[in-house]
Amino acid sequence: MQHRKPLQLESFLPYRLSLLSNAVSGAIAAVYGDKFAISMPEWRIMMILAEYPDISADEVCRRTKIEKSVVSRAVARLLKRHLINRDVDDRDRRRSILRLTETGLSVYDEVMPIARDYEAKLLSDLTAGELETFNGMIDKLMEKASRIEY
Amino acid sequence: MQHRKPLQLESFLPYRLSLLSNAVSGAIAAVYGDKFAISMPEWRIMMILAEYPDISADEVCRRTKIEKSVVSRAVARLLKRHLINRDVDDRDRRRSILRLTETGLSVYDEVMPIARDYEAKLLSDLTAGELETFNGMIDKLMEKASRIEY
DNA sequence: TAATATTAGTTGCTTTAACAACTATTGTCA
DNA sequence: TGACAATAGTTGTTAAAGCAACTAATATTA
Repeated sequence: MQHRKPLQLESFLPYRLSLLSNAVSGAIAAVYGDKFAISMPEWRIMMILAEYPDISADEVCRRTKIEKSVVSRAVARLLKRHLINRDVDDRDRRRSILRLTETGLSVYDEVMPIARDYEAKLLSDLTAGELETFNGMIDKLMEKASRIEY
Repeated sequence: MQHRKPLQLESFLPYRLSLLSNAVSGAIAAVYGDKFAISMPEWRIMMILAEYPDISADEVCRRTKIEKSVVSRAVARLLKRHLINRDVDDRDRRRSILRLTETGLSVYDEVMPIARDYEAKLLSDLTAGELETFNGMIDKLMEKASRIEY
């Protein structure tokens, strides 16, 4: 008998989170992807560099959780397109120092408002209190997820 | 001047959702991946077929939001490993009828409790009320995400 | 200081996702 | 009915992710 107690895949949290995350990230990716041919990791790196200029690729990895070879190639591509600059850190010459160029900033300044606007629209049905609750839960779950072991 | 008003990437919802979803899905993927060499789309398909036996590949796509070529190849692999069966739908011979085999069910029955257990642990710090709230918000956001246009 | 370990970043390789083009079957409409 | 459109599923191709192996620089320890 193929009958199982209702799994309710639709109510399975990992699955629901995945659908939501894909829907949301995908909508924004369509913006910078179509307009500027920028990939998701590239965009994430640009966002991080807008917020934390002059950090190393390694710190980009730590902050974005993007795998280092992906960062390396994304950085190479952003360099080639002159969207970021790279210097060598003189105190540790293994380290790079990355930062958006003026061009990179202008792209960022064009895309970011759209992303913010999307986020605002997305959240417009939630009250401030609900949003706070929601964010608190995400934090809790992130924290918990990092602790669970088998 | 590279100074931008704090973006707080860490508080940017799409980004936060992506991190959480990756953490959660990744933890479970490690289980079925390590134990049975099953990929994420394969596992999703198995979950859907456990809940809805005898549906077509097309319906799998609709329910899982997995792209049809990915489903096609995942189905091929699951067939080869005898984890699912495929028949032709006689009322519409383009359609397939997919279902877990006994082997597939046994794999499912071994993995699913672990996945459920993980989910339970993950959610163990939330009260029933909080969980309900959280789920409600995910639904709201999914709904909203599907409506926003540019 | 010399030997070894660690770290930052790059590159090679394999697997997979995404998109388009294709085949086969069914549906629609003149 | 016959022509054309739509649908289910497969396959080819390209680009990207993930992992391991590698190089170069720095840190550690004897």
